[in-house]
Amino acid sequence: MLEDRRLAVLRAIVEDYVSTREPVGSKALVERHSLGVSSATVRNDMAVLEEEGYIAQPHTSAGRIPTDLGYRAFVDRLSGVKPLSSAERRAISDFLAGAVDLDDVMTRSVRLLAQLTRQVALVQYPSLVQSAVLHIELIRLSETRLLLVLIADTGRVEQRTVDLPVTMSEDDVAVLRARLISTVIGEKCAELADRLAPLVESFDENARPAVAALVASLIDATADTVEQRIVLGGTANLARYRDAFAISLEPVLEALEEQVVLLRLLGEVSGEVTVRIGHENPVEDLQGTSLVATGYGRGDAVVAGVGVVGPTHMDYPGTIASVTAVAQYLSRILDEQ
Amino acid sequence: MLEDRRLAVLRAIVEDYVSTREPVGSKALVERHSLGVSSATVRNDMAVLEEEGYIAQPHTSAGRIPTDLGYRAFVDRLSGVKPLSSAERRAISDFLAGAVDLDDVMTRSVRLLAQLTRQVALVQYPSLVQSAVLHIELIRLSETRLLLVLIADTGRVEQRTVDLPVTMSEDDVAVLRARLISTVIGEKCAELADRLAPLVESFDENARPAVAALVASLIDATADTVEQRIVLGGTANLARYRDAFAISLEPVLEALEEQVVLLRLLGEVSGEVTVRIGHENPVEDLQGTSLVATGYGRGDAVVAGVGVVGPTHMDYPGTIASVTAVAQYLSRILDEQ
DNA sequence: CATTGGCACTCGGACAGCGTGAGTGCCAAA
DNA sequence: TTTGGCACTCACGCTGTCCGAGTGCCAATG
Repeated sequence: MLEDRRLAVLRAIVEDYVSTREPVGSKALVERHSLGVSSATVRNDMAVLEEEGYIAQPHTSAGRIPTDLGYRAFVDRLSGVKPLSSAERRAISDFLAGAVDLDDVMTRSVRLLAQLTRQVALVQYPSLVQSAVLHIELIRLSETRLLLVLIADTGRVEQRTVDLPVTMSEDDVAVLRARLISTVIGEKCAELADRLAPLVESFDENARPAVAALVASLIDATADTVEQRIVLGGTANLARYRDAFAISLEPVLEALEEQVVLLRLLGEVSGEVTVRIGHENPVEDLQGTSLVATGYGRGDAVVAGVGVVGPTHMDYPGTIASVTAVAQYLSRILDEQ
Repeated sequence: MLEDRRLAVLRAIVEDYVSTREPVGSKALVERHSLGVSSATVRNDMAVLEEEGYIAQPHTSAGRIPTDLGYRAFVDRLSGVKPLSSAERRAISDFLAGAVDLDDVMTRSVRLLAQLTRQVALVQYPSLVQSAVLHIELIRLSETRLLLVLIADTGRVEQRTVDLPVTMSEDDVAVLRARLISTVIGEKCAELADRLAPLVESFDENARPAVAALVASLIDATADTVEQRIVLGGTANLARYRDAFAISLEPVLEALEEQVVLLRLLGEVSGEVTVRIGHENPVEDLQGTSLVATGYGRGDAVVAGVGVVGPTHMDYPGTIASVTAVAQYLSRILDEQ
């Protein structure tokens, strides 16, 4: 009862603060929301909410703003799901339908998401580890150099040039190529190392070093830490919030340029939507921001993440809806491949 | 004589303003540079320089700052070449030596350049139009879908999925693949359209629509407007200059996210260094910034551009040196391929 | 006992007035 | 042509004042 009203007050504060970005006072609150009580009562509730750590005062004679804990409560218990407008849904499907290849899908998605949420968008390429090998190609660049091209069933194409320790003739390469193809096609990239070990052994002493070099390169290209790729878009949107970030946005932009950082952000997504608010964020420079992320994939396997980074006072319901929708469309595209 | 001193004054103003970023007055100028004349003389010179449009006053009773025209004169006539330190040269070669593939080279270059210049760096992938076909691969995804992979001698790998109007068997694909390979390997991408037209004709009525679809896709993938790719890095550096851009940096960031815009910037680079200062910039939103760009390539053929975008009050000699150096190393890497 | 109206209090932000100093333009003398 | 001198301008920083939004507390009320 009483508890309920306090939560209603918290919700109202969050909503007002998100839309106006100014500390909200008790009087303004009763005017803008029909809470059915006077401002004095709201003040009492606010005092309790502040005590409990949900809201804070920037200075004595100012209104309240939600704390990270306040947003957390809002996200967990107060915000309903906000469905996208049908116009938005159509925009998404139209936008993604025109893509010609995986690169294109990724680029378009990230732009789309940035545009929908007016924040910084992140889209991860489907993880190779979760993909199977669709094809593999060897191209002889010179006597001692090969170009290795790996094509995964998720549409990813990886390339490496390999310096060979010994020379290989066209015929040698053709043999190796055939053997390689019959060994790895259809296999999960994660299992390549196991599959390829016996292959190396089966070559005679002369050829073995070259094969080993090639295999090493192949394994390296599909290794967990290296193969991840994340594209970023909508950084211009950060500029609009410039004062929202404690000091300046330089550290934020810097952090977002680090692949390692992005991986930490999207690394542990699941099928559910993850929301990390302010200090909950694992990356120090991003503790003034919030992250909304989820996974996408084929069927029930999550193959990559997609998400948004924005100010803690973002429109959580709307952002969650957009991120979810884009993830769904991405999953659909992957299924069609 | 007199002319000479005025130019020396202009040079001093540019140098001081670039390093302090504050309007420079006559008195400070004679103190910091040994011009051999009094401040009053300098004031007279300044009045002339202002008259001629090389410098301006933000407000009465303030020092002068260079105008775009002033920077132009500085770049054209006053700044010597500033060689990189050997430490910088070594950093560049070390940094680029570790790259495993073209993507890696591009990513590393852009980071490197951003770091050297502390500005926003742009690096363009080698243009397909300027490349020759190294290999081409067809992979059958289903009865009516092919994955087309094009590998260029500059290291670029492009992929497209092609929806076929009719079904094709494994054998059909193998035949087509062989024909395609013998037709296009070693050819310039720019000439693909001409080479492929007769190929389509040579297939019989049944197969022709599928071949045509494939060829269309291939031509589209190598088309001038589509195939260009530019990577961007160091946007965090923009934040440090935030007040340097007339209003805010939002439009600048926005412009830099547009591939089309980046293409206009790097589109017409040559072997020489191009400097576009302020309003000389073809892109409206970037008329508060300067561009320093040049081309890189194999031998004397320019295959792509590389450059830097920063505030008009940048350190031109240093930036030009860094951009040139990175372009040289990129050319070298391309030559080695 | 939760709710309410009333009231005194606080404090940030906007505004105005003032002094300071860097920098200028001009002029007459060297 | 260069220079020293001088009057003038104006952004900037400092101070003091005022205003009002917003608070906390308290006594009254149903």
